[in-house]
Amino acid sequence: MSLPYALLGFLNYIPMAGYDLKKILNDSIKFFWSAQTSQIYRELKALEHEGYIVSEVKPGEKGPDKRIYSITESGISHLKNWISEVHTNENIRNEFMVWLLFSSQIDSGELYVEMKKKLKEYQKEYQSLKFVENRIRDYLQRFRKEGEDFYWKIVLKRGLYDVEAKIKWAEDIISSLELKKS
Amino acid sequence: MSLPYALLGFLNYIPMAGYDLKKILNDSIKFFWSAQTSQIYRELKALEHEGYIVSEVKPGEKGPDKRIYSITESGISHLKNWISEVHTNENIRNEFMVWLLFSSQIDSGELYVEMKKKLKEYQKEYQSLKFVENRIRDYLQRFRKEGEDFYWKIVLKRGLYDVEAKIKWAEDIISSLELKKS
DNA sequence: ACGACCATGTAACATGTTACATGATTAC
DNA sequence: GTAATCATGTAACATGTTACATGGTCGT
Repeated sequence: MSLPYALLGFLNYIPMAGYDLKKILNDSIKFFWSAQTSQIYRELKALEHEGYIVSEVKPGEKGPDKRIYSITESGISHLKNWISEVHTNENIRNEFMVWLLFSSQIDSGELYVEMKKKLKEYQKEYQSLKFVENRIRDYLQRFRKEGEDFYWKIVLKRGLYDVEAKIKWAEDIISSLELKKS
Repeated sequence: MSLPYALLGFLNYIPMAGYDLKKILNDSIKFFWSAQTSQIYRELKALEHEGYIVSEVKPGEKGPDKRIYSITESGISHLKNWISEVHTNENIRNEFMVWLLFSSQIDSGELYVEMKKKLKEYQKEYQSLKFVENRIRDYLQRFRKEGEDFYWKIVLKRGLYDVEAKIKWAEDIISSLELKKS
């Protein structure tokens, strides 16, 4: 699993609350790893139980209280230990492809509409990644981790290449469906 | 979840055993949806419990007995019902990207080696997809589903575009690491 | 007034992974 | 003889999703 290590990785930048972690995940690697808030809170509890992080409740300046988590020495070495092993798993669960495979019963007009929607979705994703690029620059400055720029860049590049492939694919399918019609 | 529908989809082609289903998954959409045999057997049991499939044990001609599953009328309508709704989920769990993001502590020589390995892996995947193309032609003929050719083709095309993007990315990173060194 | 955002969580359920058990046949 | 393939499963555990609960603040 990567979630606990992603959380430790971010907490190693700076202490923060579960809510902030959820946001930073969304603002950065949600294309590669996403999690529900409920899962994040559960993981944080587990990590604290293991002694990898500690928490303290801070009264909210505006709004509710926050439970701020900080990484411990033990957490840092646990994280470093995980990083020192190579993790190369790339897992895909593409329900859309399974659906497409068996979708011969739906009519090609409906498929056309769906592919148009998908293309828009992919284009939005592309825009979103471009924004991520800027947000990450901000984060790295704020956390004084400018040296890690390189790693963020290669991950982002992968995101961009992936989305570009999806866009090209959707465009291809759309034009082949248009040929079919005429 | 897609697994039960993928199983129903294949059993809608022709009755077969859990072992065969595992093979056909590997030979076709493993790049988009994979499953352990233990999970397949569990799902089959559940599907039979729901009445979507029925099974019968056939003595193995050579080797062990086989439990052959066939889709029922109820199963067919369950599958068609699922297909009639659009399923557009594309889920990624890319541990490799999480690892890369926080991998600044490992040295760039090691990263270089890993990226070379990855490139080879992606190239193998590309070859494997090319084989899938042929195997699928065989399957469709055997199951007399030549009309579904189009849907298989678009799914395969997506697989190819995705792998091409990965290869391009790996090559990029490798050459930027080479520049760094010199 | 009303929805969006802030903030933390619990409980139940669904899905996926790992380890293990069994035993025959085929290929080298 | 030994590894690979055929074939089916159980049990325990890990991870992910969905639904729900609570209650304050901010903008329009």
